[in-house]
Amino acid sequence: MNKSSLCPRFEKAMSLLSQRWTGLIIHQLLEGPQRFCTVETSISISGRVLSERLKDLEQQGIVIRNVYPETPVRIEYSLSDKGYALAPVLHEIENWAEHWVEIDDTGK
Amino acid sequence: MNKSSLCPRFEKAMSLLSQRWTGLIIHQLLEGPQRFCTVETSISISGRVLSERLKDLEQQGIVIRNVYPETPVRIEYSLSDKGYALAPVLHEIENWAEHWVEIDDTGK
DNA sequence: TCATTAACTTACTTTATGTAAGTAACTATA
DNA sequence: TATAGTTACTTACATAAAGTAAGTTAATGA
Repeated sequence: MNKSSLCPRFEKAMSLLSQRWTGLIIHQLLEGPQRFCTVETSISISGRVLSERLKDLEQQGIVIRNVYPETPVRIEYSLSDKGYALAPVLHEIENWAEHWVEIDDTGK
Repeated sequence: MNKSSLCPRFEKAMSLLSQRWTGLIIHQLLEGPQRFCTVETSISISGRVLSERLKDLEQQGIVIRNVYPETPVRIEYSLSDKGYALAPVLHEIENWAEHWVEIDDTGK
């Protein structure tokens, strides 16, 4: 009654990457470690969801959370090796977008 | 107040690909033209959403809808060039999944 | 006329996301 | 000592997206 041939690893990867914001968060962190508010404003995600996503991604070993007990406390999020390994995926998307995506002025 | 550097084409591509099911639908159609019910059962998506997605993808020139007036009518969905151009993206995801995704027995 | 089949729609429920205000922990300033 | 500022979150509530299941349409064969 369920799907036939789908590789469960691939399926899991897809369900991760097809969550809203996940790809953009990783793309953002590819530029280097960043704090919560930086990511929040650079991709205009809501704090509620960003918090949720970072927790997920940390739990899956894709994102690493570093705490610097300065004043006020500084927390930086960065990518693990597993996270950096997603760079080719993002680059292929960029590549496709360059070649095939048109921008319509009618807003989004 | 909005994001800074995000390329609008990339952003559009991401908002497409980070919709639930979109990636799996395209992955499925990479195997060749298929009818509605085939896609529906092979990725276990609800008909309501599949119908919605196929309409979207058709409108964006990624999917092509072909009608064969047989009995009962046969409708096949296939990928356009723009759609096939997404193959490298899906392959990179498969590649990443093979190397980095572990399957936990605790269900999904 | 009734049943069958595929491709959708529609109505309704559940889940995910957005918005905005609130909290915790710390420090600099009055 | 009290007040306000800073960052990283939470919480409560509203809206949007997705799931479920039943219904519709169109063509044909029994």
